Amino acid sequence: MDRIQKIKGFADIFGIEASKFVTIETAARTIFPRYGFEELRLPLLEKTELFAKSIGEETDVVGKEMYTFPDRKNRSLTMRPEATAGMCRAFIENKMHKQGKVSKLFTFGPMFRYERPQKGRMRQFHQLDVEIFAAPEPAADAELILMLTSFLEQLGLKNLSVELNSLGCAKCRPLYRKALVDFYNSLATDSLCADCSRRKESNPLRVLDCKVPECKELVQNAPLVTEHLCTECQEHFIQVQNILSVAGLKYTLNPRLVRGLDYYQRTTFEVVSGDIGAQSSVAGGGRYDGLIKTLGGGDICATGFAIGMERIALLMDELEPQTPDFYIAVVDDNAVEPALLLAQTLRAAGKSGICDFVKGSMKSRMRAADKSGAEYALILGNDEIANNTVTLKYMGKTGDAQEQQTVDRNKILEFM
RNA sequence: GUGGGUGUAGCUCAGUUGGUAGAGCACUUGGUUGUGGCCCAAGUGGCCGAGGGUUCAAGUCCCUUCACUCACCCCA
Repeated sequence: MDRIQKIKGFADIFGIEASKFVTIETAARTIFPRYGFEELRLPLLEKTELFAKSIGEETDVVGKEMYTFPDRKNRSLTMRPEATAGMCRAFIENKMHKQGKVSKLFTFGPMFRYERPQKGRMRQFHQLDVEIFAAPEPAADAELILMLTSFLEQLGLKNLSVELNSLGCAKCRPLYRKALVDFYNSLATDSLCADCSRRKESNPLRVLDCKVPECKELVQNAPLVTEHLCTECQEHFIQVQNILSVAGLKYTLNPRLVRGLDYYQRTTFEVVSGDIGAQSSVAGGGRYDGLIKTLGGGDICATGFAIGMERIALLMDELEPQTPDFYIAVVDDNAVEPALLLAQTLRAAGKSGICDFVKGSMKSRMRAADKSGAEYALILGNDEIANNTVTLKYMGKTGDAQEQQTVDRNKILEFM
């Protein structure tokens, strides 16, 4: 009989990997609130149009990567491919906007994209997502970047680089876009790679990012966004940079940094690692001032970022596994029950430990105690049952100091 | 969606010109009375990813398929 196996690109996360996720989530819940962020828990399923409207019909994510299917009443639903759209929807729907007040929210959990899996890229993957609503100031962008880098640092990640760019606004971006398309059209036909000639109209910014050497070469002379920003955008961008510099953050300006989702405007940034393979982007985000309005909310601006949890897990040091305080070795049949009760009282007192469910030979039980990594082995057999005692042995590596004593079972805690 | 690589014991991998499977680690049990780690011994454990073909004979050769993996693409 064929065994049922998990579907491609979906993972069971357990052991060390699971504890890394817990560490990341705990750090988020500790650090983000220090900046005034509150946690928001979002549904995994949304109406398809939410993503179509926000991310953009023409993007790869919406065009070919979404898990979309009809429900029983034939409504089109989609497993969220990212969190920002849902955050905006929730923000609008729950009327979270308060006049003149900034809202800071974060969430985390699984996202779904139908892509070919590879290192750092799963079909179900996990993101930490952070958004600030109603703060147009460059300081909001800067604070986000500072919080992000400090968060990653506190998780022990090293050798990361921050790349920064501005994509302009609804006013100046179309002009830049046109300048780019004009530039591509001025090139000899077929000089760009197949992918690029396909996307030079649909997503001209992406061409700047192409890895094909010939394209890279040609694109050297392409017009840069930063040269086409309107004065407002330029001013905004400069202020973001100023704050980051004052804060002492090292970053690289990358005028070719492009975001794949349509809603980004002005500030965009990415945190990149050279140590995790081709999917090197660990976190990314930026400003998306028009999105709330597109989704039927007020004229409220927004900025945010997302962190790829699997990707930072790849960069985290292995965590020391937790070892128990005790292991109760049961040496005679009638000791099983007392052993379980003893374990319960120890746990009630805050100790952690494992207890045999059946009796075994002394040797095998001591081996098990050793393997468990427990600090103490508690031996329970006929002798101990008769005298209401327990034998307590320290399992440390101090070879010859055979620390062992038989003590009153009710007073065991005094010896541990 | 396109390429490349890999599927043999729980894990990491050997397997020679085709002759019905091996190592290390792990696991279990021992090395006399109720004491772990080190050492020694024995033992458990494999439809050699699946299906078909060639052959007296296939882990090994051929075809198909599935899975995993890396990269393109895309993105966090």
